[in-house]
Amino acid sequence: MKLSTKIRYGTRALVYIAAFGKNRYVSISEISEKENISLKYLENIMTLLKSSGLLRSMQGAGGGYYLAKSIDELTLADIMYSISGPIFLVRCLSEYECNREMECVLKDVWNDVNNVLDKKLRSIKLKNIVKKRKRKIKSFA
Amino acid sequence: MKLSTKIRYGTRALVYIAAFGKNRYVSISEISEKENISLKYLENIMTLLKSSGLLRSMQGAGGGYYLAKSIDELTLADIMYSISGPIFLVRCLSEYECNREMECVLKDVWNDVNNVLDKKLRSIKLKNIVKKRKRKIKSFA
DNA sequence: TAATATCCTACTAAACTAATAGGAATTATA
DNA sequence: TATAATTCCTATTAGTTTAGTAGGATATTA
Ligand code: FES
Ligand code: FES
Repeated sequence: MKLSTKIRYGTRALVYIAAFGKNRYVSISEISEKENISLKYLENIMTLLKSSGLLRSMQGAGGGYYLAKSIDELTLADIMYSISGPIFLVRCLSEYECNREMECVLKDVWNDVNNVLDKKLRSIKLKNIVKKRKRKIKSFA
Repeated sequence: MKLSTKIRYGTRALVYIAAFGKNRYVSISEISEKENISLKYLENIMTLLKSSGLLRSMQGAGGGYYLAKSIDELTLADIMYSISGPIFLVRCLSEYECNREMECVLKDVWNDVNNVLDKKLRSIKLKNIVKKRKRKIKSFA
């Protein structure tokens, strides 16, 4: 149970855009440089975030990415699920073709854990993170 | 974020022992058969559970495994951590040698998620699962 | 037309997961 | 004291996933 680099890098990229991308496009190369993430790898990640509708983009010189939704709306759940697909701790929670359901108590248990995790992830908005970030930076100044 | 087969099989094995192993030893072959888990693979898993102190064992004919603690004490957290090590969603939460801490807001965020998950896992006791199991079986009778 | 971007397709090394395999050591019991 | 049943110990292996790399096509601005 470790978060993948895709999720960690992707989250950092989104936080970066949320913090510095007001009314402008943010390029991958800028994020790559400031956040120390491999440019080409970040490209892959941005594609995922774009194709699930969290980001939009503008091609060509001066182009880049921008948030498709408000920072008050975007949550950690959105980010994680966009990158790695929805979280189902066990297969039986996503595939409804399961022949052990009758005997199996654990399904309910895992479902319970799954829900708690999901609820927590949905409660953390990009806005909260950006705010925290500002406070932190202020406290160092 | 899928649970490994080790965790799923290991949990089932423990639930089995908790349900059917009152005052007796339960052999791997019995669990393997009843729970449809590869004998040799289950052996590996039982070793993990034993060496982290959740199970004890008796060698030789008639031997097998038994719980080292009460079912009221053993939690899902115990089981999962015994099998796969403690959960730290990101490295920075376990290795205190981290040079980005100052700039990094996300550490607190991941820590928060980590704690919620841990708390939930610690709240689910083996006893609860066994009880559920009994109720379920009764409802089919 | 040159520079700066995203977009698209593909490949690859390393790590991890899920098993499998064979046999040694221990214990109960016939 | 054999024999069967069991845990214990050490390895190996096929498959999958992760993390990253590579090269070029396409679009936009200046
Ligand atoms: S194995 Fe499918 S519900 Fe448990
Ligand atoms: S990278 Fe270490 S605290 Fe965030």
